[in-house]
Amino acid sequence: MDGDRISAGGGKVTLQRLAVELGLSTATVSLALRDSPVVAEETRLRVQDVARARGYVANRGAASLRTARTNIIGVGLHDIINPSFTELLAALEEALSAAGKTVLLGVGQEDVTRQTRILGTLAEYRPDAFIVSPAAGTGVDDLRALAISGIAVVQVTREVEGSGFDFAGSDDVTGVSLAVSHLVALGHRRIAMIGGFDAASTGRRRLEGYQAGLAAHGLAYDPTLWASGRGTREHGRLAVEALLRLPDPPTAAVCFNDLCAFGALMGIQAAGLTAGADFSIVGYDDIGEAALWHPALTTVFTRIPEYGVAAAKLALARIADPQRPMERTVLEPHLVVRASTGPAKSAKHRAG
Amino acid sequence: MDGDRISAGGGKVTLQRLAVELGLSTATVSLALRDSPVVAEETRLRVQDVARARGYVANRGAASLRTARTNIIGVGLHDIINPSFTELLAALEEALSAAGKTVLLGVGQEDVTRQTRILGTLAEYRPDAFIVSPAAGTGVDDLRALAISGIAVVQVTREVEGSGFDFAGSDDVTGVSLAVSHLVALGHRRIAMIGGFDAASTGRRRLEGYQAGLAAHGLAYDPTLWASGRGTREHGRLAVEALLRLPDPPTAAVCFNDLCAFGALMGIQAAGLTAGADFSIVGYDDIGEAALWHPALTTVFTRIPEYGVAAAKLALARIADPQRPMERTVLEPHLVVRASTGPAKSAKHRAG
DNA sequence: GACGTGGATTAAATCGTTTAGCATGAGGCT
DNA sequence: AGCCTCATGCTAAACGATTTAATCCACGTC
Repeated sequence: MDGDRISAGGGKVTLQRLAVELGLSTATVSLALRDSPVVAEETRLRVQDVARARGYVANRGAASLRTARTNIIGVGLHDIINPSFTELLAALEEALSAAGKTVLLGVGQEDVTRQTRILGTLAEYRPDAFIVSPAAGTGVDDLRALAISGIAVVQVTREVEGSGFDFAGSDDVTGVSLAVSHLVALGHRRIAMIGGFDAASTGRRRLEGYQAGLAAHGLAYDPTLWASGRGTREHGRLAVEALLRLPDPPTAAVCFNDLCAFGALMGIQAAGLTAGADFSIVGYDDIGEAALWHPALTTVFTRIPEYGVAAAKLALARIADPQRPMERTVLEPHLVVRASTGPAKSAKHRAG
Repeated sequence: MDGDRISAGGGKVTLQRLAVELGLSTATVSLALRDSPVVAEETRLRVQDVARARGYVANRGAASLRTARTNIIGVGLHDIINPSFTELLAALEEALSAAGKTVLLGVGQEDVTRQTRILGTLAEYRPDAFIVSPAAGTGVDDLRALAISGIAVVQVTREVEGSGFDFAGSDDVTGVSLAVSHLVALGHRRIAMIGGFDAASTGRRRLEGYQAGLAAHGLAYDPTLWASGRGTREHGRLAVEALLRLPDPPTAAVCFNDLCAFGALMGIQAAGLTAGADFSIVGYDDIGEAALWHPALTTVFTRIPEYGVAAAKLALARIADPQRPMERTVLEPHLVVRASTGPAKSAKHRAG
């Protein structure tokens, strides 16, 4: 009933097939489908109608072979359960998909070997760019290897110093020192830092911010108050418990990230103390969950969604012009005061 | 110093180039790289050495053109900020990448139109399979369109009834009725349901579980106690506040998911009540955050990581054999009792 | 009627791989 | 010597699109 022109027609529907059916060349069909001005209006409409009726779906793999452009962006993160990376991924996906790009996802799990394998696989799909938050310990050469076939590389959140690739992230030194200043203003003098490790740029910078914050108020840096480690709930909890057992325990802590801080809040509660009153905690990132904790977490908003979008923009710009000078987008973080911090109790104030 | 054989050599390194350099045909090189037994051991090693030295990276797009296999799996979710979907995505990614597949990600944002566009774009990359959690309101035809060019389709979490595609998820009817029974056992008689809507299979099933749970204990279903809506923190909070304002308020609620439940916990606290003592809340999914709330959330563990892996397996199986009979993997959920539920206060017990 | 003009279409090359089928040559066997 | 087999490698044809340069054709102009 619905015409013989739109018959079932067996196999896959390709440009070839459409061309034959329309009595045109593949060249014309290809141009018509992409709204080229050189093909006559009438022809264009006819082609597009038939393509739609036939359920034609372009094979972008084939097209990419010719055009050397895939519209794929390889995104390499080391963790996606951590909500801060989830929020980043969501921002990246949205910005890229709005620009007609599609995300090919690889998760490296904070392991350079695995990361190398995963990114190597992604590279086989010839993404137009990589957006990477490199695993701790990633070297300049690991990243260079990605760029070897002319793929743009953008770093996000973390960076490999001296790699020379674009970067979008937050000013971690300033961020953590804001946190420290807040605690000092509340009267705290023994302030710990929980989480962070040397192999990641974020670890180094946040430690630097911690030290800078202390120094700015004339406080000495005491290495026993730095509970180095990964940014997990587990580490946060264990670390705060260890700190509380010290002979001269701190009264407050800044954390490497919010996850750590949540763990610390749990540890404090488990020790029978009340966060905000007995011990102050500042998180880092301000993920969605932070506002919902009990007590709500005082933290530093690093503007993850914004720098996610910035990273996407950097990638698009570099794809458009591979020769452009290296660019760094570093956002200024904001302190968000909630209920997990409060005035220092009248603990004995040590000199220094 | 390191030999003239490994010279810089300009442009992209392709099979062609390797073949020329080696004095072999592309056929031999291709076979050698894939460890085909028809090429001599010695040749194979020589080829692989040179390939490595040259930094050869196969172009999988080109290969796929020939083999009609991309090793890409299109994953379409409607939300990735929601931790339950993040956990799902992580499980999918891990299982697929272990099987040599790569995830091409699309986020539909609970909007059928957008979902159609996104999945259409993914389809252009000719994934070997789609794993989809369809947006509410998705019809059988929307899904069929995906399968049209022979791409395997697997549904996860949610399903479009009657679509005939494989499915992996949790038994929602049983799950919610477990939650209801738990509350009944604690003495609750007026039990609300927060969240869920008719356009998603999960919404229908969980409502059904709620009703079945009530019926199993001879309790009547009261439509004013179903606060239909999306599974968000916002909805959970508003819903519980509305329920508390009812002339004859409930003493407990089961929720569509954990996010809803978190919102409800906030609402209860904001109303000056204590969850677990004054009002009981049961969540759904048991995402990581659930154990950390204050009070820790009683919830139903739907085994998301397990059915994520199951979905990946179904996809791989269907790729291997497109003719195999449709399969549904439906896991039995477990109740996880924590602190957000407790005995009903001696409120007036209504008959019925 | 020759010729230029310009709009519409097409032929053919190309991208980088895979694979069916064929070619070659060295032994082994009768 | 003649024939077969086996191991190895090669030729050439796909796969499905894009793009450049060429062709075709109708029309107006002088």
